[in-house]
Amino acid sequence: MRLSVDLVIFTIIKESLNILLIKRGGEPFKGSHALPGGGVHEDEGIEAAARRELEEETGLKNVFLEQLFTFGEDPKRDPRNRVVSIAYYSLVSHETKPKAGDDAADAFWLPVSELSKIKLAFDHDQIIKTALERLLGKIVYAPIAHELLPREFTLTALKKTYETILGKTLDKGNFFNYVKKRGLVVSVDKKAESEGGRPAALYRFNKRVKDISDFMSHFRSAIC
Amino acid sequence: MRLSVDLVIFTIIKESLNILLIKRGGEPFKGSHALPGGGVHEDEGIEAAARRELEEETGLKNVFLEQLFTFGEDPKRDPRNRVVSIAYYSLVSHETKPKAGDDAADAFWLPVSELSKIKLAFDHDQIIKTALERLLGKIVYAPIAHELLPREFTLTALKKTYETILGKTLDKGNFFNYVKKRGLVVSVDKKAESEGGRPAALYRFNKRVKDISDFMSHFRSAIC
DNA sequence: CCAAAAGTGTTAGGAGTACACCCATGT
DNA sequence: ACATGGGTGTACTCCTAACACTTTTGG
Repeated sequence: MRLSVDLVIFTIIKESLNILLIKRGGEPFKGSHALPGGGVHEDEGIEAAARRELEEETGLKNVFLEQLFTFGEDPKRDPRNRVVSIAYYSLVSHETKPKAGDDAADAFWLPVSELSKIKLAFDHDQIIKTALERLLGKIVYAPIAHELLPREFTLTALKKTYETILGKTLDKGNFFNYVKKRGLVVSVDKKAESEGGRPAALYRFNKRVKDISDFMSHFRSAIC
Repeated sequence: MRLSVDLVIFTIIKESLNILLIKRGGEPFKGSHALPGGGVHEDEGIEAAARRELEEETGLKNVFLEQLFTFGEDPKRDPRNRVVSIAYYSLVSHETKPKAGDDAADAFWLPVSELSKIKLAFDHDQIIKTALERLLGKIVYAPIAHELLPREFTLTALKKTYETILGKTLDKGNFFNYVKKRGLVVSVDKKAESEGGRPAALYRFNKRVKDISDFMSHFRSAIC
């Protein structure tokens, strides 16, 4: 019985949602596309293993990483022997270039819209599907979209991030009002460079919100 | 490295939320209270292992069971050797008596309000805390409360279930309207026995809702 | 008839939605 | 001056929340 971690690393590139994939350098599935990941070392925590793999692949520390699901239903999902895989998903800002890890021949970003064109190793298509569902479900009530952006961003960039993930357009006025009234962002009194119009104000995420889960009260009003 | 499953089994007894605990029959933590669970067999899926343990403990099949979280951060959480535990939670109707499993000396229901009075083996207090958070978070947008009730129930019983889990009282009229308008229940044209007043109509859960996740659209309106 | 619990109706306030309008900058 | 994207304000609708009121049973 082996225990491994697999990573679904999301980022936004040119207004589209991307996932980090590798080309497998070893058997099985050599040459196939797959999620980055690897075995959990003895005397290593499972999240620690995920963070280690994440850093190997992207060089990033201290980014958003959350346990997704543990896959181990079919004892034969890995042809070699029984492998139970703990999947994590991560949200990163698109600044760092991916590096190929130990057993990966290559690492690259792929838009989720193009996932259907390729075949993935193991049950990694299922893992990605689960990650997308989680991301889509979580973004509507938890303030995590900013994790995909640089530390300072424009409200339009934040709006486009939501639109990309939700797959629908949002109203500008309502979105701006929402995000300000909830205090999710704080202005940094700087302007972005103009892109053909009035330059946008830059904002930073309001860290207070992360700790206090005051969105929960709003969230609960759904039924109660 | 060993892989095990732990179960947090909830039920409602006399308007209070209960968890199934066992008294450990073997070392380590012999005699301590703990969650039911056990090792995953070779050539067995992890959810299959959880369902096997659940049936050993309660005799129940085909009940609500959902993967909760995988705990394996601290390599020394089990003093014997490295154990990674996949926690599941289950919602059952209080009809079956718990049976003691293989390595359990005793099995019994304990109200969550009394959990603070006892000390649990391993990191099972952490697992229960996670399960309570999930249950509380999920009940407000997913139709799962009925899993804790018999197949036919009164609207007041359903309301009390929500109140028990949420820890606050709900408005009768608004709750009844909500649950009917959403089509979460269907009347079965029977009456419950009177308890000092007008007898209540019996309802059954509307299975259609379970499959179609139309509550999702309502859910998303939170931000979009 | 009265108490107790079931069940319905009414109304005020607030959140979500659509959309019109003004602002600042580059060309 | 005008095109382009940034940003604000307003009116309408629908849901939620609070609560009063009616109905059906047992004693």
